[in-house]
Amino acid sequence: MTIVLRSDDMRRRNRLRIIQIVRRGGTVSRGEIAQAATLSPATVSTISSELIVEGVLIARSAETGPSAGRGRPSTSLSVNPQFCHAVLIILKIGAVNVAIVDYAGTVIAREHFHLDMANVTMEDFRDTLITEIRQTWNASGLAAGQLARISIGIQGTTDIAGLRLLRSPMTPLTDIPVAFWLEEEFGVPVRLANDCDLIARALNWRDPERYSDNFAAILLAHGVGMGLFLRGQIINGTRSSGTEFGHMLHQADGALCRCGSNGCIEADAGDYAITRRYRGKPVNATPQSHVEPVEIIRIAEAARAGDALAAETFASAGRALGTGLAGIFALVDPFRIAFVGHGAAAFDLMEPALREVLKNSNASAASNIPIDLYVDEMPLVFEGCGIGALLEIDATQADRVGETSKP
Amino acid sequence: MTIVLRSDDMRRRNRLRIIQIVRRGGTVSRGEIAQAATLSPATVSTISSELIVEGVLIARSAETGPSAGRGRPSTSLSVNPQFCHAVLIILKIGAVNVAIVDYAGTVIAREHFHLDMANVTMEDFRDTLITEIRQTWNASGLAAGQLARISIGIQGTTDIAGLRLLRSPMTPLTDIPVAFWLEEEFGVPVRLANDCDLIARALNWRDPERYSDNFAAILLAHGVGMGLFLRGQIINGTRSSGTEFGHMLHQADGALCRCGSNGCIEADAGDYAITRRYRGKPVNATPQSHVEPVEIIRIAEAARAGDALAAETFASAGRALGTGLAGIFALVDPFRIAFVGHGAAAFDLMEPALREVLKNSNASAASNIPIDLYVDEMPLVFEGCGIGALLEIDATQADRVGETSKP
DNA sequence: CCTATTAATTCGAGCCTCAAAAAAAATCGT
DNA sequence: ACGATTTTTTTTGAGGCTCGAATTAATAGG
Repeated sequence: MTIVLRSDDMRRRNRLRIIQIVRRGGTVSRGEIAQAATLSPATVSTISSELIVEGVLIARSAETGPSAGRGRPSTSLSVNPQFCHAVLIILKIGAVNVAIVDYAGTVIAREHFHLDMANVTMEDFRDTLITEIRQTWNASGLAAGQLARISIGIQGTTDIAGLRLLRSPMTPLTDIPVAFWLEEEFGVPVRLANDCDLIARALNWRDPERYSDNFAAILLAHGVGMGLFLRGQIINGTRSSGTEFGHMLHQADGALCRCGSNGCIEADAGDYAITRRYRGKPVNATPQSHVEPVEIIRIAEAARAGDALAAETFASAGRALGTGLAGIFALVDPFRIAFVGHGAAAFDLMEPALREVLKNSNASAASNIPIDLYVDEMPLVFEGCGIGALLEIDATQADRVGETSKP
Repeated sequence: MTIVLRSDDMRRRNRLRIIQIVRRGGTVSRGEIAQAATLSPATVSTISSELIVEGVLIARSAETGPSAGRGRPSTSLSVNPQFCHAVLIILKIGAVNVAIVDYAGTVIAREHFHLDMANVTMEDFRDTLITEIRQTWNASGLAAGQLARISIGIQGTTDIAGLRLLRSPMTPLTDIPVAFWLEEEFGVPVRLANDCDLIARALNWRDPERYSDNFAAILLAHGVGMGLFLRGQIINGTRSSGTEFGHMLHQADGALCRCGSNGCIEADAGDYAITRRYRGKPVNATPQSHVEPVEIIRIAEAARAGDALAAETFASAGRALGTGLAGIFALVDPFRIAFVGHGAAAFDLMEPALREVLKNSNASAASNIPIDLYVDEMPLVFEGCGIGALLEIDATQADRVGETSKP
């Protein structure tokens, strides 16, 4: 009865630790959990049976099959897929992707809608979102109580709490209270996150060896964005989210950027910058509002076929990116970079110039940082959005300590 | 007897919390501690009497004097100055400052030695340091067992653990294992830290309201350095310490920097950059190795008296600083800056240009960030070094839970 | 069918925090 | 002067939590 507020801290943290070990491991025995969490078997036994009663975990008894030797076989624990579900929404230019994942992360449903955010009112946007979520949810046949959370990935910056979409290249609307709308409508926590942050989170989850403490994911698309991990934590603004890497100044009085400034990295490395330069337009020409990814690929092919202007265009992009990175590497030591998005398909053309700039910078050791490429960004954005939602649910559930006795 | 390794986590953290509340408060009653720590009076009573037995805290009984009304008067607790002492060392160009502080932070002794680090061997450096520490310690009359820690502030970068001085503008030596030397000699933990980080730490300690989660201290001296706090934590390299703000590139093919690169912020804003430009030398001229601070002050006075070249020199420095800051503010939202060092005495001359650059950057909201000035950096470096050492000792002491029963 | 072996649970001890009660140490009022 | 009042601190007992050790469960091998 007495709700102890502080001293259950230990139990809360151990609950979370166990949930996350199981989530990462997929199916693990109690003994393995004990080892991974450096807890005693006794404690793991107590907590995990609580979590099973709560429905968070399930024991998949003798599924091991052909047994593994003598002795009592271990029973594997897994996250219970049916515990709850999350709705994921990825807003892209012109499109809304809605997905439903179960508590184990499996995609249950997925819908694609068209939406021209460039020409839409606040009210329409709100109503459209709600309608499309409802439609997807209803089609899935899940009960309303099964919805635990809504997570949204967007291009643009949100407030630090992830409740409002402050501004986005997708729309002239600003300060859109998306999370409030949906929380009111669906009665569950709703959070927005920047797509680049989600990509970084996905990489961190997929391959924690490679993408652990310090790394960045750079999205090369129409614009240039960055998701940055330092010391294992996503770094974003102090008042708003999103590291605006694309808008770091790399050249005074440089090319004209979408944002109205001159000399942003994006203004030399974004899609519109590539086409602008390749078509011989002046660097101050108004940026195109949209470029088909194919065009970039085509220009890359031209460059590889010996087109000097195309080659120089990508080299210029590489220098812009390198200059920006050099600036960051002056503040924190060089780290691994993942280039993501269709621009990554042309990275071979940017790489020499990029590394050359790094080599000539103060942090010349940065010139041989490891770089990985992921051309298709959508799977990563989805995955990051999903894992983010699930980890938040885990934390919520870990907090609900001592509720086993009731139901 | 059974040394519990994990489950004492709670007690350990509460011990630390109490020590730090007392350290910050100076003299606080148990009741006030309970409130500040959101612990019950019972717990505070137990822990604080333990800490008194250990000698960490002392009860200063009825020192309140003329009483404060009815009821049992509260007894104030303070950090016990005699609990232990720390040696602080600040290495400046040509000089070694050694100080001894007691556990309450009071400076007990302070010595100043000359040392030309530019022309010294590893062995000489080691022997000199040890001799000077010994000399200062012996003169203080303290017992050997009273030494708990040695903290060292330096210009330059250290490894992430603060054990080695990787490189410093003060000396051609590199990778100097300073901490190992002194730990071996004195048998206590030794840590090195970058002077700018120490300045930032000092500001954070002095005025946590103003300098809390996100701010930077920028040292304007011969070079330009930065101590950066993000989310309440010092940010420095992932493999080495020190944010090399001064070596961020702000202009491709710009002025020649000490480091050999071109276009570093320092190469337009450091002392040597000011004198170089004011004396009409080309921006590629080899940097002076030392500039008397008075010279900078004199050039500033000339600028204020109407000297156009002097004014432009400082404006140029302001632009360099502004460009660097704009880059950082693209990654994390704008925050408060403290300019420290004799360069801050000329900040009025740099400010318009600096704010102008910020205003024209993508993060134009950054143009009115609050800026504070501290012309004399040494008190801040010392304070930061001292509080850093004491907080580390606190943490060590908090770990020694359950040792009350023995002595 | 019994034994060896490994996994998981149960049990009791030892900490830790907390609320409530008790003790301590002042002032106030008559 | 001295008990009543007030405020702070300590003591006491209860309830949680984790852990080691003992116990129970579940399998393979002979």
